[in-house]
Amino acid sequence: MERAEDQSGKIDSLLMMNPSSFADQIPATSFTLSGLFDTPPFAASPAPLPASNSYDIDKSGGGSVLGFSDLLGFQDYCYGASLFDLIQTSPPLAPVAMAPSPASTIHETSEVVNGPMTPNSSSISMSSNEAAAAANEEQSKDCQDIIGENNGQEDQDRDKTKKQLKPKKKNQKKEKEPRFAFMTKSEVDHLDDGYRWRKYGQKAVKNSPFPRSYYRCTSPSCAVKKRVERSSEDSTIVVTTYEGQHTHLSPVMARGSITNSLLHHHLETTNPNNNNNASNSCFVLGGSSPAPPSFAVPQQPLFHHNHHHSQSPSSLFNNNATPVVPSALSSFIDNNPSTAPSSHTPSPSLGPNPFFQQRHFCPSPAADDQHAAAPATAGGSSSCLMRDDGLLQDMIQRSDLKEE
DNA sequence: CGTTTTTGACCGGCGC
DNA sequence: GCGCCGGTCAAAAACG
Ligand SMILES: [Zn+2]
Repeated sequence: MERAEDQSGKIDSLLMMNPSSFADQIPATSFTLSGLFDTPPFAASPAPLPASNSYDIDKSGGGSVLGFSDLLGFQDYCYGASLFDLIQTSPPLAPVAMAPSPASTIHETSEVVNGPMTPNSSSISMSSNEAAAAANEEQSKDCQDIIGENNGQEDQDRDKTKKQLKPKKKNQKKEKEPRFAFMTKSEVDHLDDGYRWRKYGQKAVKNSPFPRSYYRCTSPSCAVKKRVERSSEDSTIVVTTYEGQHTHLSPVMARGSITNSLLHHHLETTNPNNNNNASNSCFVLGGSSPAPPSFAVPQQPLFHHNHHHSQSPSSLFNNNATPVVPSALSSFIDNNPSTAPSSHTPSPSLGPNPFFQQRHFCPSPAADDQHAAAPATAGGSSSCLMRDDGLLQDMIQRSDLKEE
């Protein structure tokens, strides 16, 4: 709820810093985000639905928030092709990654994600697997969890009646649901993804001065959890890890949801539009096409919707800029050095890029580690930008999902 | 008044 | 078996 008031302030300031420039260009550089997707084979769509919140946006920092949702969304969608297309489509906006071929994407996503990309984007690589290890230095967060692939959605319910004890099944440990981590550059720790979250805990992070907050989706039957923490070094970077999938659309979504397929089409279509109005673009990443087992999405309805309120003072940013990088993308990017200027990135100081105001997201497949989020600093591997305006929205209704 | 945040305690897993 | 640690619960407080 509070949304971003505080944040907004901060963000604003960022925005203020360079209003004009980034809007126009948003070079990948500026956005550098690193994403990681380790996703294992089955976990395709951990991410919930994206939704952008109109209201928050207004607040100010909100704009950036939008990106989040998208991010999430795009995971679900995960269609490499689309992504690419999108990106390509909107050259102006996203110079960054362009992926030549979707198919490759997929592969890359799954496997490549970790290794190959590393070169350019340190962050990604780090994050993924090694990241954990490497993490030590930085923050490391922890590596205990694991990732899970497959989907396990359901089980979580365990009864919590009892408190922390989990009476029920001991055999099955907890299933691991797919987790995705995003690194965002913003002073605000809580991004709005269009869903309502209730904070249920906060713990100090071992190596960081900053605490980690635990949030849970407030929807009745939805068990999606979100974990937010700040990089120990860069307070500007926030790592958000999502766990599970939403069983419902975002509250905010009044109307806009997109399905995978649609997404593709829309995206493409949309892009053109974007030019003028600034529509939003979504990136989907990670997933690859359905065919490949690796990323197949179990069937989740993905809804994506963005609301666009065009209003924000710095509408430019808000509307436009939302950089996100899916793992897939990242891989691509890495692959294409030319396109992706990634190298630079993240420096702790932001100084270099005026644009940093936007946020960088680094989606990571939490798979291996939760903390996938490596220190952003490391290097953003790739960056992409997304815009959201609402054009994409489609309405799709799927009631599918059933997980949980 | 309902909802969310805050916060300390507690649990279960892991390493030693 | 003990301690560390991340994660969660729940009671009370804070908000609106
Ligand atoms: Zn939910």
